[in-house]
Amino acid sequence: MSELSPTARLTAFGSLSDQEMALLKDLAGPTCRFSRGDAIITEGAATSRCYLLLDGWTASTITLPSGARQMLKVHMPGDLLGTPSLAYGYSAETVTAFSDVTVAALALAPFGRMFEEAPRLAAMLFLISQEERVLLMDRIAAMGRSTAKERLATVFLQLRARVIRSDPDGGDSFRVPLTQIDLADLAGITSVHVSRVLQQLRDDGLVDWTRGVVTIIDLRRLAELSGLPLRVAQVERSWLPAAR
Amino acid sequence: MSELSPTARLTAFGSLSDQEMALLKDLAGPTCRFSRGDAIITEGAATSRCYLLLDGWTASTITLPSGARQMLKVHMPGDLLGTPSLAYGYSAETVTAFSDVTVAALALAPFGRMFEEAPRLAAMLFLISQEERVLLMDRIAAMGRSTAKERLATVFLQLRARVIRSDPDGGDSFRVPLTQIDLADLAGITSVHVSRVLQQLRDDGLVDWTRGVVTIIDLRRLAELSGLPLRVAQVERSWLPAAR
DNA sequence: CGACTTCTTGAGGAGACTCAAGGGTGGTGG
DNA sequence: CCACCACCCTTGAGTCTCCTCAAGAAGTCG
Repeated sequence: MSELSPTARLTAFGSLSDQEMALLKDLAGPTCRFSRGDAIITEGAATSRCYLLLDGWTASTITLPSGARQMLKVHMPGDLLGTPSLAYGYSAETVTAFSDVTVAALALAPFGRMFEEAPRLAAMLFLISQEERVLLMDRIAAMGRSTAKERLATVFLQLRARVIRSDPDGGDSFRVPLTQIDLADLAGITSVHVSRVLQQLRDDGLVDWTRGVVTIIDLRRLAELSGLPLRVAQVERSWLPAAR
Repeated sequence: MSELSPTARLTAFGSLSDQEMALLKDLAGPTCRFSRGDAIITEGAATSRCYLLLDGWTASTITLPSGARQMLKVHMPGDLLGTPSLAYGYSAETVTAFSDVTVAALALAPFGRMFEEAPRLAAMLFLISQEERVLLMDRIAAMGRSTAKERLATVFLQLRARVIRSDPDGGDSFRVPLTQIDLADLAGITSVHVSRVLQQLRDDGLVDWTRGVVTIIDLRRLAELSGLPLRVAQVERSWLPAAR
């Protein structure tokens, strides 16, 4: 949830504002580190905590019995990892580090206390979850009803939206530590086809992609291609509980 | 969130237990009714409330500029409608009535109060949202990485899981007020192809579908085909705030 | 500099789509 | 009570998108 007040930089750390991060880190245990490729959460493992991502990128994936991998989301600092699985006894997703990452573990007990002692923060986390749901809903619409080219457009737009959240002044060219294989896993197509479709997007003057650097060339037309609105989280905050 | 205690029938009303429903209905305004086909929430409209579905079935969909429709979820009594859009100023989805339905409107102010005055209920709603996220994540995995037959299997399994929630003794044959067009919109394929694939599922002895009556014939093999685990929400409730 | 991963490009094939026509089924009104 | 209409479902034929398999080029890291 970005703080949309004029005091802009509260968005600096991504989904959670600095205030909220601080509160959460109070609740959280000591931080720990992972290296590129490490699994932070493993599909099927018992859920005893979630994590607050402090530094680095991670991704959550589901692996089907066939071995096929579907990537669900790319996480950036400020995102919570593993919350969906709180509703189940085991984890539904695997969360892997894309780079060296730092996370803070959030045990269940403090998480529960938060609902009693910090209702405003709880409401914020609720809203963040709703935002995540909309993100997933958009992905479903894209995957169910559009071509590979359109899906990739959606992937780039969602990445852009999230990156801008963390770095509002970053412009429309940014590094993402993903390979075309990862893009394929995100879009639900093969990496071979990603390569071909990227060519088309380049030729059409919409996006450029060079070894992990994305450049959004024509945002308007890219959004048009994607078919989904450029969503801007914008909460009617008047109804939130007062800060304590 | 089903109440998994031995006092079984708390699940009777679907996602929310009777207790929780009662609390929520306290917060809610008067009920209102809609007829089959009515739009309860319209994509793009300003979000000023959400709804608690009391009776009947609804579905939420996203419509792309091309006119293609992707169905995101089928709702049954006890489900909350329109919460994802709380994170945005406008609604991301259209919610339509499948039959005559009754809903209770939940304005934002009481919703906010709930976080202060009923932290346990707030935590439950949080968990329900997490459950919905996992549902969406599974759909994405299905849509990104499996064939039409496998996707339809997933659709049937998710419908079954939700129906059983409301009616634990209902068995594996149940009415769903959907057409093959709706199934197609759910699975992200065309209705023509749904017809063909249903034949195969019948021939394989997995599922039968006759004018809105589903019969799960071989649950185990259907789940195997789908490739996704049969998830059972099962919360570690020890960490939830105490009821007030 | 060699081993590995990633990216590109080609050829052939399969799954799902489009277009189209025909048969059921249920509801409505004459 | 029957005729008509609207919608739903089925089936066929042809097409296109995307996949698979494969081989080679390019970039990366020890």
